[in-house]
Amino acid sequence: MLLARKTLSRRAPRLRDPERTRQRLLRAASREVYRYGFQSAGLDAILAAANVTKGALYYHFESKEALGHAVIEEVVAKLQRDRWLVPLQRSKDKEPIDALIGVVQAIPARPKDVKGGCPLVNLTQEMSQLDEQFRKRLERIFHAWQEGVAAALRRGQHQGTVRRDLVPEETASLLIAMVEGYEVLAKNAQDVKVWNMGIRNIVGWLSSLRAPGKRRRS
Amino acid sequence: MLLARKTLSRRAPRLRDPERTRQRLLRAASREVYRYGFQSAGLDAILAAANVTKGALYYHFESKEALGHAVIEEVVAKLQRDRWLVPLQRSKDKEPIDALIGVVQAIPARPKDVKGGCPLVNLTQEMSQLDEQFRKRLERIFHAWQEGVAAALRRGQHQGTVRRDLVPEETASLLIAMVEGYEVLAKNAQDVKVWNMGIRNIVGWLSSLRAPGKRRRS
DNA sequence: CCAGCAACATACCGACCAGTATGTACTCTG
DNA sequence: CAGAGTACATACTGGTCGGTATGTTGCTGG
Repeated sequence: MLLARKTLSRRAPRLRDPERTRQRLLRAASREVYRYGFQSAGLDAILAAANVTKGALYYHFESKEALGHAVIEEVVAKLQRDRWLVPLQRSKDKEPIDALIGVVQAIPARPKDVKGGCPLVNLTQEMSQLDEQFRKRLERIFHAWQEGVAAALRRGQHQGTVRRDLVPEETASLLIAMVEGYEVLAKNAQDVKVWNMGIRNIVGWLSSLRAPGKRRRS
Repeated sequence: MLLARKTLSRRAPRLRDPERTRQRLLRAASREVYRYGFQSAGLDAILAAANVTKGALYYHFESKEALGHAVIEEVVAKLQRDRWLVPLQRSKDKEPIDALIGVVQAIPARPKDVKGGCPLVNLTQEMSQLDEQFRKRLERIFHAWQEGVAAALRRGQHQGTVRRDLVPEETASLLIAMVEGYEVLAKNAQDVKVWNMGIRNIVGWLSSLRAPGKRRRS
């Protein structure tokens, strides 16, 4: 019955798989935190969702805070990279403004995403004032985000497709503020329509950043 | 010793003053909720800050939720009215764009305000998804806010000082999103400089809403 | 094949916390 | 000025939650 086990490296249903357990915990924790916030997230609920016991949790993480830190660094940060930095990196063939418009429009707009809001905003609102450890980790993500957008804008300025009168870092922060702001409005309304309206307005504003004159090639 | 008491209606140091007690509770509760969020706000902490006992609390409010609702309707809503609607109403002599710029610049920028963030955003992020009662109350405030700004923009369009190509409601929502978004960024940074930069950018954007042509009188 | 450590599992603890039961003192009305 | 109801005060409860102590089992190197 268990003869097929062997040591086939992958897919062998080992009963002990610490890395897998850790990932299950991170996954369950990020969901619970996303939904209820860090402070109100219950360890017991996380354990139940991950199908893991308390002993396993405290083997992998030394406290609830440590678990929260790992969620930020490994789940939230990755999410932000995948949605913004990677796409921006990959679309260096396109004009930066078009790339940014594409990225903004690609932000998930399913009801559950809109109703849950942006994980980054959720955690910032709850924790930045209360816990410096959380704040620093979140700030790194914001900074990378802003830097990524600013880099794209700078590239556009060099190639002449983006207005030269704007400061890339500040314009980047304004874009981020708009996105986060609309996430808040849409979360409050619990309505996808609000989010879609926000995207339209943001895209319109992004278009206004193009350098004047130079007609774009169709 | 207590002869001066009488029934002088006002300022008589009565030992029982239910309305005053209620206000003390609302005040203490709003501070505690502002700082820790609704769910993490402790009743005991609120009671201690208000110098009131639990019996008094449950005489005036039937539950923690009811207290939260009252905070939103009586404290947060009033704050928003005083900062946005009233100033916009009172400055009908000015051009709407100038009025809006004035209002935005008048938002408190003390360290404690920046570090605490916007009460409306705080509560929305925490509660809109979890409790429909909270959500509806917060939505009313957002709606009044947006309507107030939109009305100002419409007025500007009629008098010819605001661009006619923009939709007042949508532009209003974009302004609100920018303000809230920068509140989030500044709260994360815990830095007044971020907020001031945000205000500059928002003011710059507001200026771009002026109708072209017509030179403004100095 | 077995020793020993890694990777859990279970039971339990004290703190906290919203809410309540009940008692009491102030205040107003008649 | 008395009684009744308002406006509290105090003590207590049941439940939850993060954390821990301790036991147990799977796994791996020698």
